[in-house]
Amino acid sequence: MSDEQIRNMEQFASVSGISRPTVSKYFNDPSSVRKSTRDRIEEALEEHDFRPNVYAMNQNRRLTKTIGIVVPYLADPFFGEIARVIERRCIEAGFTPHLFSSHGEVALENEILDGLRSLKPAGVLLAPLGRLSDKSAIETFCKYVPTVLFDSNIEGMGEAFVGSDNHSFVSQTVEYLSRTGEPPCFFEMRNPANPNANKRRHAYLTMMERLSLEPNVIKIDGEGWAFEEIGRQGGLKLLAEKSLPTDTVLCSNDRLAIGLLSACYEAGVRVGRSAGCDLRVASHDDHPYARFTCPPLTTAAHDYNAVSDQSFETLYRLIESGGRFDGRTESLYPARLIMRESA
Amino acid sequence: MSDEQIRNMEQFASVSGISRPTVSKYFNDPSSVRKSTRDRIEEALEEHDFRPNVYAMNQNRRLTKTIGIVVPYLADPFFGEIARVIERRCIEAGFTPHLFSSHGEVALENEILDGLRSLKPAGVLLAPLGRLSDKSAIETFCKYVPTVLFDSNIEGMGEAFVGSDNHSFVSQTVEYLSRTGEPPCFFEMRNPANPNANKRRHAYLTMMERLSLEPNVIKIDGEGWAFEEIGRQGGLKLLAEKSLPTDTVLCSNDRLAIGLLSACYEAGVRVGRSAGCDLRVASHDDHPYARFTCPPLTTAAHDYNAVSDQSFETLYRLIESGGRFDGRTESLYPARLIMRESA
DNA sequence: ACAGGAATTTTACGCGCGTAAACTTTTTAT
DNA sequence: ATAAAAAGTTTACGCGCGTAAAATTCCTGT
Repeated sequence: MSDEQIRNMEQFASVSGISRPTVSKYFNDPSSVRKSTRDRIEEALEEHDFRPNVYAMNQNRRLTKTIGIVVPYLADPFFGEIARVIERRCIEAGFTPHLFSSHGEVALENEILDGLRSLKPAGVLLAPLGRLSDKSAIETFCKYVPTVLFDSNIEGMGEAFVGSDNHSFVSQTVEYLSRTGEPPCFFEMRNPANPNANKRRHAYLTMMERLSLEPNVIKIDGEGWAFEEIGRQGGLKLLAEKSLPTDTVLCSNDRLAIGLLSACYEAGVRVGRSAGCDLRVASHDDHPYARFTCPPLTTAAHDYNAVSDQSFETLYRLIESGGRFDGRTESLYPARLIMRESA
Repeated sequence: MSDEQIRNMEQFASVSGISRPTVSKYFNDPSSVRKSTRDRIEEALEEHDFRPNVYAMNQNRRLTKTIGIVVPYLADPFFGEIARVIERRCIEAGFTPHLFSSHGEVALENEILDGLRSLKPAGVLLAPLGRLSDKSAIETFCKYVPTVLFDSNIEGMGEAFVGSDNHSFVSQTVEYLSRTGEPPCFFEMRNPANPNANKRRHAYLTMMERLSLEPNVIKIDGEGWAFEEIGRQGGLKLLAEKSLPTDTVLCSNDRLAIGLLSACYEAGVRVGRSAGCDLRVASHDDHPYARFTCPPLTTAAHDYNAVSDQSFETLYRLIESGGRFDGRTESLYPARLIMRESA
C-alpha cells in the first residue's frame, strides 16, 4: 500500500490511469465497465485503498444504494435474527443496510421514518409496531419511499407484505393438541399490539369450530412489550384462581408462553405431555429460547429464512420496478410444527 | 402546511425571511442563533416542513453529528437493551446513532469498521467481539475515529473503556454461595470469546483462595455465540457422567446458565436453594430472561443504565476534547446481587 | 442617545461526486 | 477489412450545503 493518501476520486482516477467518470461508473456498478478497466481499477485499489465519499456519492444521485430496515423491538431475539439475515442479503446485493428499532414506541417509530426519508433510501423493509403504529404517518412515508412491510401487516400499507401464515401456525397446533389430548384454550393478551395476534385468535376460533369443539379464549391484562412478564403474571393469577378451563393451553406467542411456563414452575404445576403432568402448554413462533424453557416448548416455527429472503427479494423487485407495484401482494409462509416436551 | 415544496435551504431561507447561512447555523445548533430568529425559523418550519439534505450537510463538514454503535451480537437481548439506552442518549444530545451488529463474525466486524470510517462519525461506541476480534484492524480504526470501547475490553484499544467490574460480580456470587451452602465450582466455556470470561475466572480463583476454599473450574466444549446450547450440551454431559464436584455451580454468564438449567430439567435434577433440591445454580449478567428460567436465576446484575450512560458520556467528552484523551481511562461498574430461587 | 459587541446578512468559494453530451478509441460483427 | 456498436475520455455543469470574510444591522448597557 502506497504512503501517499488519495483524497478524492480525481486523484484516484489519475493514479489508476482511468478517467474519473469511468471510475465513478465502476463504483456504481463494477460490472458496467470492461473487464480490462475493472482489473486496472482494482489493481490501483489494492495499492491505495481509496473509498469514495459516501456523502458526496449520495447527495446528487437519483437513487441511493441504501436500504432501511425497521423492526419494532430489537431486544426481542426474533427480530435480532430476522435483521441479521436481511442485513446479509442487502450487503450481498450491493446495498447498505441501516437498521433501526422502534423499541416499542410510536414516537420513536415516527422519528425513525422521518429520519429515513431524509436518508433517501432505495427502499425500506418495515416491520411496524402494529396496532399502536401511527397509520397516517406510515401511509405518508410509503408515499415517498418504496416500502415492503414484513412480519406484521397493516392493511393497504406499503407495496407488499411478507409474513407468516397465521392460520397455518394455529391450525397445526390446534389440530395436534386436540388430537393428542384435551382441546386447547387460547391464551393471549387482552389488547395485543401485534396484528398477528388477532389473526391467530381468529384462526383458533375457526379451527375449533371446524373440529366441533368448544373454543375458550383467555385474555390477560397488560400493556407494552414485556410479554414474558405479562404472561407470567397472567399465569400466576389463573393458576391461583384455578380458573383454567382445560389442561391444555395454547399461547398466542412464545414470549407469553415463556412467562406462563415460569408461572407454572413457581406454582408447582407440572407441564408436559408425559404421564403425571398437570398441564400442556404450546405456542407459536419458535422463539430462539423456546428450546431452553422447562420443559422445552412445543411450538409452530416461522420459516425465518424464507420470510427474510422473500422480504428482501420483494423489495429488490420493487426497487427495480421503480418503486411501485401494480397491485399490493401478500406472501405468507406456512409454519412447521416443532414438538418438544411441553405438549 | 403549505403545498409548494421547498427543495433546498436556499428556498427555505427565503420563505422564512432569514439568510441561508443563518439557517445553516440554526440547523447545526439551534441555540447558536438569537431567540427571535429561532422562532421565525421554527415558525416557517411548521409551515413547510423542510429538512436539510443529510448528504450535502455532512459532505463538507469538519465533523458529522453521527455516532456509530457496534455490538457483537444483536440477537442477544443484553445488547439489544444496551443499544436501546445508548441510542436514546445520542438522540437527546443531538446526534444521529447508527447501530451495527457484528453477528459474531470477525469479517463482519471488520466490514462494519471499514464502512464506519467512510461515514466519518464524530465518535464510535464499540463493543468488540473480544478474543476473535482483529486487533490490528481495531487499532487502525481507533487511529482514525474517536472510539470508546464498552462491555468487553481490549487492552490499550480506544481512548477509554466502560464496562462492568467482573471482580465485583464474581466476589458477590462466590461469597453468597459459599456462605449459604457448599462452595461453588465454576462453569465456563473452554475458549471463551469474551474477555470478561477470563476476568471472571480469575476473580473466582482469587475469591476461593481468599476464602481458603478449593477452587474447581469446569470447562465445557463449544465454539461460537450459541451459549445456551453450549451450556445445555455441557450440562447434559456432566450430569450423565455425574462428574459435578459440588452441588453448587456458578456459571460464567447467564446464557450458559439458561442452557444448564434446561439440561438439569431434562435430566430430572431439581435446582434450587430450598430443601429437597439437588443443585444450586447461579450466574452473572441478569439477562432479561433470567427471571423467567425455571427456577428463576440467582445472578449478579449489570448496572445497564450506568454503563450505557457512562459510555455515552465518555464518548461525548472525547468528542468535545477533539478526539483524544491524555490517558486511557477505564470505568468499571459494580454488580448487584439478585437472589432468586435457583441458588 | 451612543458606543461596543454580538448577531446577522452578503458575498463568494469549494467539497466530492453524479451526470450529460460530444468526441475518440476499442471491440465486435459482417 | 470495414462498418457498426460498445466502451472510454473530455469537458462541463450542478447538487445542497459548510464556511470564511467583510459589511451591516441589531441588541445591550450606560
